[in-house]
Amino acid sequence: MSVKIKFDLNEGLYLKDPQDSKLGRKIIQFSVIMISEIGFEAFNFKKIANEINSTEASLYRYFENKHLLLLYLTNWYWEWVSYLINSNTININNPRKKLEIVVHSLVFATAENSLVEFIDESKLHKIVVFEGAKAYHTFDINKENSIGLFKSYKDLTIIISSIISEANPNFKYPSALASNLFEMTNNQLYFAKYLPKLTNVSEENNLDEEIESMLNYFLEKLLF
Amino acid sequence: MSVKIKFDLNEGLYLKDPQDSKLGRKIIQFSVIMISEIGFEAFNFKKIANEINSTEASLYRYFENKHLLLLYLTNWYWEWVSYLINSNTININNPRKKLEIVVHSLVFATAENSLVEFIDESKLHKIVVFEGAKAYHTFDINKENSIGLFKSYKDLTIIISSIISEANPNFKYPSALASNLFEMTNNQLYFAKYLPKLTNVSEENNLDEEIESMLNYFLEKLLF
DNA sequence: TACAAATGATAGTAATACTATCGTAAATAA
DNA sequence: TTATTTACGATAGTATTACTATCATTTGTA
Repeated sequence: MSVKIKFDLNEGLYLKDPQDSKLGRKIIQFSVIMISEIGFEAFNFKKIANEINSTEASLYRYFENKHLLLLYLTNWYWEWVSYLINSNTININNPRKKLEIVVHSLVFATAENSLVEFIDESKLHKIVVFEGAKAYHTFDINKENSIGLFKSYKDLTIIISSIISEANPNFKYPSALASNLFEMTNNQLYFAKYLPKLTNVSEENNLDEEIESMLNYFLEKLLF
Repeated sequence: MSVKIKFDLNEGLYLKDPQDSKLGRKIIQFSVIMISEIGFEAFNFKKIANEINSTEASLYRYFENKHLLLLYLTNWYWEWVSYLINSNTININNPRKKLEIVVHSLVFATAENSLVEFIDESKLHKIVVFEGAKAYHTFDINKENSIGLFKSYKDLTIIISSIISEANPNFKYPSALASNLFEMTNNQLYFAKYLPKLTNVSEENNLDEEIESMLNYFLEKLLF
């Protein structure tokens, strides 16, 4: 038996829901693989169409452009992390412990069993670390925001910030800390890998675990 | 009398030093204006060439491509902030006060007298807030890093992290905090303006000052 | 079996990100 | 001042990108 979960992503992200068809799922699956391998700039609809024996025109029936495809994937990731946090904190009461789970979810972004068979979450995490900022640093930010294309990020921030407030109701900036925790995690993962002088963790010994304890150290100082 | 300062930016950033010629300085000046107005994606060499009555070919004699022009500007900004911090902390001994100056420099990024007449620092700051991440989230990161194109960011991180260590020698991650302080400042400025649900400061009352006190609050908790 | 919807095949277009060549203007050195 | 280098402008050209349009074919569904 397997439980299938489908995230309800904002309809403005796509022209036709890619989760609902074989081709759609293939687009998602291979765009995750391809973007994580060649990077977002080099990636385009022609390349992926060739890869999956489809055509550019068919892909444009699902996504208006490659920016929205990236934003779709990013939204999927935000939903995915929210799901991880929710399902792993459901029976936990201690807010300190909850925060550790938040950090763990942000750093590792994996589950025992993959949620959907067509998305490789660790490759998706790589994309978010590498290209994520591009998804919301866009000239159309106001228009896109007004139709709800960043809702999943806001929801994730709410989840994290309410745990922060639970841990320390007097902390003055829970939302800012929540979004910064997300951004800092990905930034420090990126820096450790590519610009190590900008951080204090090294790739030598288990990088992810080092970043995890660093984030917990920050939270400890900030909240307790 | 005016003191002219020229930043020594890495030679790999340009083909010909734009600070050394009239045309070069015009390229810098108007690219700052234009990118801050229409965004980096819509910006290209043809548009700016028209704007300054030059030609595409001439611009390509200064910069290999528009990515490197953005990286040049970003490096200039890193140097600029380093300069601000250094010149404003030079007679300060109290590390707590020094940190406040760091925060102030990051948030406001302005000086009484503009450093060079051809760069509008506040527009440049806008660019860094909006497009900065794109400058170092690039597929060629390793090659570019190996020839020193991010040196100014590393230098800035060193400056900030040594002040952090001065303030609290026991703090375990001074470099990570330094780079995060830079990133967080710009992110929170961006969020406050475009995705306000991701932060706790609002545009209503003096945004910059609110962010300044937020960052000081974070540092207070982390270091003291 | 029929019909609609989804996909594939193909073609085309405007814009982008350059590169190449050549002539002229401006700076500089003899 | 003149000669010579260097910088710049003018123009042309190319491969790629990011799409859009049209029509044929396949596939799923009633």
